[in-house]
Amino acid sequence: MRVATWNVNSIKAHLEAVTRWLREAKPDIVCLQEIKCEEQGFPAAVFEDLNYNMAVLGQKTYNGVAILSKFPLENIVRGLPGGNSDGQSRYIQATVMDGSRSVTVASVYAPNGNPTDSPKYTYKLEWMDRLIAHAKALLKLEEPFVLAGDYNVIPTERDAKTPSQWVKDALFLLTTRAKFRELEALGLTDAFRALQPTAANQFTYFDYQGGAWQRQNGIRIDHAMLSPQIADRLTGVHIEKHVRGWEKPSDHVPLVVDL
DNA sequence: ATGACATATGAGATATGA
Repeated sequence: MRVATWNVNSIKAHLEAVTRWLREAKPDIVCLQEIKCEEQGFPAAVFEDLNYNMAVLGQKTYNGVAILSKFPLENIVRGLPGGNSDGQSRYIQATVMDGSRSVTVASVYAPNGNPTDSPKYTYKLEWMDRLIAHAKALLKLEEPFVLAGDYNVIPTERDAKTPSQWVKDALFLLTTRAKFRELEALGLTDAFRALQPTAANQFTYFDYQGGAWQRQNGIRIDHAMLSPQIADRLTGVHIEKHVRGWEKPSDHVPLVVDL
C-alpha cells in the first residue's frame, strides 16, 4: 500500500500539478493539507474521475485537509479530537480496509506558529499537545495507523540546508522539536528517518522566495508517523522532489511511504 | 531587514504562510 502526504498550498491553484502527480505516482492514499477551500468548493469530480474516494474538512481561505483513497473510507473523524472547535480545519482521519488489513490514516496540518512571541506560537504548542493526546488514545487500540502531514517541525539540524537560519523560528525552536520527540517517545516512527537515518539534504519544502529551490535551500517538515503495528511493514520511503520543478508548483513536495 | 514570493479575498490592501 502506497500512502502519500502533500501540502498543496491551495487545491484549486495547483490542481494541474496535483492531478499530474496522481497519474504519475498512482498512490493508493493521499493526505492533503492546505486545500484552502470549503468542502463544496473542493474539486471532487476531478478526483472521482481518477477513481479516488475522498474525505474533506475544508475552511474558507485558510488551512483545510483531505484524504484521497482508492479504498472506501470508513469511520471518518473530522477535526482533531479534544479541541474546543477552534474553527481551524487541520485534521481528518479515516479507516480503510486493504484486503483483510485495517489501517487508519490521518491528514495532519499543524500550525506554523510564527511569530514566536505571539499567541500563534502558544496555539501551535497547544495543538501539538492535543495531537499527542490523540496519538496516545490511538495507540491504546494497538492497531495500524499513519499520521501523515505537514507538522511544521524541523526535527533535527540535518533536516535543514541552513539550520542557522531557523534557530529562532517556530519550526525549529527546541520547545517545538521537543513536542515532535514526544510523539516519537510514545512509540511513533518517523518513516523517513527509520529508513534513512543519516540522510541529509532531503527536504519537503522549498520557499518561493530567495531562490530557495534553485539553491536547494529546503527543510524537511512533512512527516509520516507510524504506529508500532504498521512500522514493521515499512518497505520504502521517498520524497518526490522533482515535482517542485514543475510549472506552478506548491512550495511543498509529496512524501511517499510504502507499507 | 518585514523584504522577497505566493495565495485568497474582493476589487486595494491585508492576512497568512515557513
